[in-house]
Amino acid sequence: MTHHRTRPDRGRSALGPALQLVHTGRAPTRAVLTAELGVTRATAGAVAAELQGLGLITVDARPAVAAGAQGRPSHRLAVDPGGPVVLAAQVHADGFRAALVGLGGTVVATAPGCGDVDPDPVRVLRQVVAAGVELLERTGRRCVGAGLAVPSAVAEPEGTALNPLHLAWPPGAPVRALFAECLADAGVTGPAPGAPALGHAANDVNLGALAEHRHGAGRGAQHLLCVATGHRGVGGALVLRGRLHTGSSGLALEVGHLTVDPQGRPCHCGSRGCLDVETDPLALLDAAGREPGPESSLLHQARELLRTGFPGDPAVRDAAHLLIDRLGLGLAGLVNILNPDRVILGGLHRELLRADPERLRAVIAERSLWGRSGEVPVLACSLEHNSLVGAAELAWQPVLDDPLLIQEV
Amino acid sequence: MTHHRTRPDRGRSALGPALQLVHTGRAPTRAVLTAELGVTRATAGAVAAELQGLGLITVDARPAVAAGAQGRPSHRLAVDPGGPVVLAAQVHADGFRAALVGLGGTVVATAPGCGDVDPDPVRVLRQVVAAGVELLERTGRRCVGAGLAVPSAVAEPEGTALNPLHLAWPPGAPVRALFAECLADAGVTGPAPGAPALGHAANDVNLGALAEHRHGAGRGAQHLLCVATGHRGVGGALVLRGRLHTGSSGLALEVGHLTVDPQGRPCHCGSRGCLDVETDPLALLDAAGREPGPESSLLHQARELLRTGFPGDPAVRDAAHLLIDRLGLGLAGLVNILNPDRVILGGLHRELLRADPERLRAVIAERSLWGRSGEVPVLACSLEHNSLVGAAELAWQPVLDDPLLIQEV
DNA sequence: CCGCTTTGTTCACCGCGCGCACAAAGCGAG
DNA sequence: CTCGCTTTGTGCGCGCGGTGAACAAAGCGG
Repeated sequence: MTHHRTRPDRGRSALGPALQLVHTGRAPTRAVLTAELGVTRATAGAVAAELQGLGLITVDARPAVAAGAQGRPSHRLAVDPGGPVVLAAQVHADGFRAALVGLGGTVVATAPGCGDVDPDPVRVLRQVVAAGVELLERTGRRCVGAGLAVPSAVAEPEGTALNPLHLAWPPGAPVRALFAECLADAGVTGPAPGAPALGHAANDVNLGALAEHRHGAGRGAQHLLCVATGHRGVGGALVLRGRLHTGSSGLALEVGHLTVDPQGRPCHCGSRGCLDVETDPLALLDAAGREPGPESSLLHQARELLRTGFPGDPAVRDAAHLLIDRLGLGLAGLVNILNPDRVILGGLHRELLRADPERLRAVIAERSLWGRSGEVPVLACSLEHNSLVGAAELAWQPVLDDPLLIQEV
Repeated sequence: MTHHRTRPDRGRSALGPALQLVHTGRAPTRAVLTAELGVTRATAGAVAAELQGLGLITVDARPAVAAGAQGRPSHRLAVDPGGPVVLAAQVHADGFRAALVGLGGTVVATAPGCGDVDPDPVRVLRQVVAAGVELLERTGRRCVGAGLAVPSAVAEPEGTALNPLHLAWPPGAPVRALFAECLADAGVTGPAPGAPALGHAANDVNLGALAEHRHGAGRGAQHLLCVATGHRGVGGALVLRGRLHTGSSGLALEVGHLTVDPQGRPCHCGSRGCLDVETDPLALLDAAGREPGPESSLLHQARELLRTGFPGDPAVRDAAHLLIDRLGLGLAGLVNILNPDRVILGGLHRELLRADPERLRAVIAERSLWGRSGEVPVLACSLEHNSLVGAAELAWQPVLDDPLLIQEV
């Protein structure tokens, strides 16, 4: 063996950043691409041409609008709507979802979800991949990767799901490896033509945060904190400068066990009054004196309760206020530690924010240390299926880092 | 105006990374520099030659030891002990300290500390800078920057000290601007010859963490969490992939108000049982039934109490165990949120770790969620004046990012 | 219609880093 | 001691990505 190079020096170095700018909608024209990349117009032009040649973006010489603009109208850059896609999938307590997602976070095709609960991850993943393959065949799109969102912490770098309890899967299931295996069996290809796709897999809240950061309410944030509930428990995620912060072993932002009520109910973690058990859908139903239904409908039930009973029904109102106060306490703690410049809430937390935004913001402002931190914007998540789009982001990432991957041998 | 370039394309791009490798001791020879940079030997040689020409590193053709090594012995790369220095300073409750620090974190010269407490930051900073200038004149070294460590959160990007209470300074004092002003008045130069130095300033715990990461117990850590006490209160810091994480406005890692004892004593933050008031030196003295002395000696007093009374004195032992349990709870919470791969403790926390490491590690392992997180190494900080060295790191950073700065017009 | 402004493109040039050659410096076997 | 063997250091030609400055193009307004 002669010489091992870590940087294979593949092509233009500005190619990846340029594609990311178009992908996130921050480079609508070659002119702003030039400015954002900090290169000359010549280089930006060459880069755009190369991306166009790869079939990733389109250049439209006829701009629709040019109202009052000075000088020569610029050509419009956009993600190629007919370009390659990735297979994005999400498994959750209610079943799974599969879709094809193009650049720009656009969902190209969706498979009808399946509602079965199956304790065997391999069977589920086979179904997921089969649904994706069916979409690929029907649409005839080229696939350049696959990503999976899982309602569990995923350990890095192994890619094992540590607590997929809502899925009835065994703890420690090697979801990434299993997903990759199913993809290989089904012949799903990755960025490089012909080569099998890697099985990207990560936690669903993390992926939702990533999607919100790139295409949703988190756009432009430097340090984005997301907190969301499913049916049970609370998840968190942090996006730092555009990259997901998963910690050294993928277990960061396990925010469920922050203490938000010293006198609260006991938690399986050994403490009491944890965010997990004090602000999830079950906690709302409990506080409002409602009988909880089956686990896989808790979020629905709590949501409906809020929609119909807030602020009219005093029991619902008091229960919501209680949860908002506790959530605010937990968020204030996180703000003190992470100092994000934006906070996005999902699941029931989003509904709590919608119900009484002033109260939540007031609690956070009061309990976070410095006035300025208290002014951190708290927003509702804005993407329909942000975990799914986030799974697609994961799959797109290698191409976003090096677009030439999709044409290599 | 013609064209604005963001990247001035100054020289070799690998120059900065190479200097950082030598600076942190990760590139003792040209051979490993080649491997670490991922370039060819030719390029690494050219880079080393350029850094040598800048007077930043030395190349020693005669290696001292070559025991049992195969092949041609490699030349040794090292930081130039006679190279430029930065002015590093630290202000604290007991006064201030000033020093000259070269590359590699080596303290070249130290000024005798001054123990005065002065409510006027400008007077203090003038003294600090005067002490530094005296050192520069005495040693005749070239100064390429200045950094200051402050026992207060420093807001970004303003550079104001939000709560310099231990210094009796007014909250919100613009330390960075004041420091820069004093430096300019004294004629202290920055990286570019002739140009005045920027006044780099940051929180002391943050800077201590940075120093530990580059030259101390944190070397090689990907995600390093540091927690330390002064005389009162608790500070935290996080180093992510070699860069300090200060959050979006410099207020990250305000860990003092994590709840570690729901029934604990009230804190000025409005809650009770905060890490701040439950694990600082005053808390130990209180728990052991000792009368606290003056504020500026609390750390000393608590340290001595532990050294002499642990584990012999039952009151001291119980008090220490209590603090260890609470500290462990707080650290477990932080580990759950940040998932670091190493934790370093300073101040009284370091002494608590020394006193009973097993107990502390057991608490963290028990309360952090996943077994693997519980195995995160918890170490004592290892540098004598880590805040001072960290202040120097801050000042060196521009040069580490672009070594050619020190020769530009 | 001609300036003005901004955008896109062409082209010569330049410097960084590669790849390869060869030299240098130790070690060990014969 | 000499001859391989291994690893490290260096000189040289070259490719290529990006610059910079030209020119062309495309609207707008007087």
